[in-house]
Amino acid sequence: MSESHETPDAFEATRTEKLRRIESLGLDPWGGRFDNALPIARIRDLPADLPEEQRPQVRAAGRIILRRIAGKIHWLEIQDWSGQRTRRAMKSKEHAGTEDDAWSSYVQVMIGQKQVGEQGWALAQEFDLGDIVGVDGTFGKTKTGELTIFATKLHPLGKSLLPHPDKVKGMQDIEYRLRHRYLDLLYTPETLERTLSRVRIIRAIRNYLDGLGFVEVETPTLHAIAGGAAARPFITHHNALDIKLYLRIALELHLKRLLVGGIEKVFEIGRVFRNEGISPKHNPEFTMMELYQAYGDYRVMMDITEGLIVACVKLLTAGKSELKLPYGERLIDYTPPFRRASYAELFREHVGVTIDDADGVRVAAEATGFPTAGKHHDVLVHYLFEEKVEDKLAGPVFVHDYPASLCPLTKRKAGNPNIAERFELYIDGMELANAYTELNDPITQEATFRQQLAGLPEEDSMAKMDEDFVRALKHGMPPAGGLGVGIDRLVMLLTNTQTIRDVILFPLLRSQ
RNA sequence: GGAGGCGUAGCUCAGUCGGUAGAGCAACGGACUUUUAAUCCGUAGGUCCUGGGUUCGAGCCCCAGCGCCUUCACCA
Repeated sequence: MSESHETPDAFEATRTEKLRRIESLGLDPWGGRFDNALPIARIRDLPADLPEEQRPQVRAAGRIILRRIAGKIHWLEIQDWSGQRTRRAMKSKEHAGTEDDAWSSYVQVMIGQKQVGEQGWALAQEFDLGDIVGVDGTFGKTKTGELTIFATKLHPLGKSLLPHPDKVKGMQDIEYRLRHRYLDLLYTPETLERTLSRVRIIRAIRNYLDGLGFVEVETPTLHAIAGGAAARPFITHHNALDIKLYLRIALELHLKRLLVGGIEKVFEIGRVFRNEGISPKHNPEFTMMELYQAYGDYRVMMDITEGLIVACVKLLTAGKSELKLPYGERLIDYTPPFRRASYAELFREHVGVTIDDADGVRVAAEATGFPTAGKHHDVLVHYLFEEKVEDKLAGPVFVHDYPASLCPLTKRKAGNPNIAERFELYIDGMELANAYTELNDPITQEATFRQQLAGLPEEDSMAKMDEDFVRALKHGMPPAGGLGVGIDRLVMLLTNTQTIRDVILFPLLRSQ
């Protein structure tokens, strides 16, 4: 790839020469602080039909995305990030009547030889697609009606020494887009839109939780024991202490320590790392939101989850009366209340046998070809649920009351020690949220840590003894509800994105 | 990790039966003071992912490797 060549190729050499020519005009091609530029979207809102003498004076800064040269006039289109994607009508003879995706934050610039002076005109000769320029001028319309800044002065603000993607076709190659995300943001409108939506969604979550009195904290990402979830961790090493460390796989155990410490409503939005496979739904590092509320339980968490998601959906459906957003082929209805159904209920609905029917469950599992020998009943149940139920949960649906053996960090349901007070929220077959009535009994906790589930290898179970955490519980943790939400998947769902790599700006790729 | 697909100019893509490597855009030179994905004339640009093999001859066929995509497994 040309970026990695030590000797600049012909393209770069030509543009470096232009750079020198700009310098020889007494200008800095890289510019500097540039005050008082109006966002282009705002400029486009200014009155444009005034007589020439009354046109407003404006200053803009942006990237050159289109350049047309007609002798002693140059036409530029410059773009900044201030707008939203719109369809614009094409005006050329060849494409008249068709439309094109564009940012409403582009604006045409007219550079006339007589209007910009000798130095400005000389500078304009050195412009290229991809350059960043500042423009002073008056704002109005050309005689063909195009919103235009009629330039009186030009300011070089940054040269592009490498060629940009095709001005029409943009970027199609997925790998190229991921490895050059900065170009993807410029030339694929959806990429910037999704990025900004993600920011707004996360801000909406913060605002919502702040309104409920939760406080946000930051806990360590380097753990001596990677607990709180069932996943393989990344392993690293601290040189000075000469100790093995793990990148965290969950936020849970530290946040619960904070419950012990009297922080009664606490949450964290943070990166967690799982050394597992990569897929359209899995990136090795991803963002989790976990929250804990003292004196709450999983029913409280259900209400918070629903409120939180509805708050996000309202943000994205602003102005519309219905809380519906498309995802793929489906239109998902987020109107509360979401359906609530127990694990056993859904199991019977989709598997066809009741959950306590040991023989029935075994037969059903064997019918799918699953090796059942030596497997605990609950392992078979869990397998069947994942195999036959999860994908069918169009949702939004809260699946609650899980078999207790699957949830070692969860409090048992009062009066039924085999049921854990836990729910997961499913939307379009995706697990979006996971919540518990947390276990605050250190004796049970310690025993559960030690207990191994029949048929599960050690690294796949959550039974990782964390003595420091148990010691914390022994000082007294209030009963609490806890909730975890996969932020990336939530953003996927709400922005109608099919792959996690498009809601993460820089997903992991093999280095080249 | 398994299976399948893809990899050609800076970008987007053609490339027939195995027979001299193509287009549009971008770039370079020229014309043009109202263009709209400007237009017109001209020029240059290639490790056809890499390495082997078959063949008189390979972008194309075979083998191996690398990267990406899809899917399965693991996981959220």
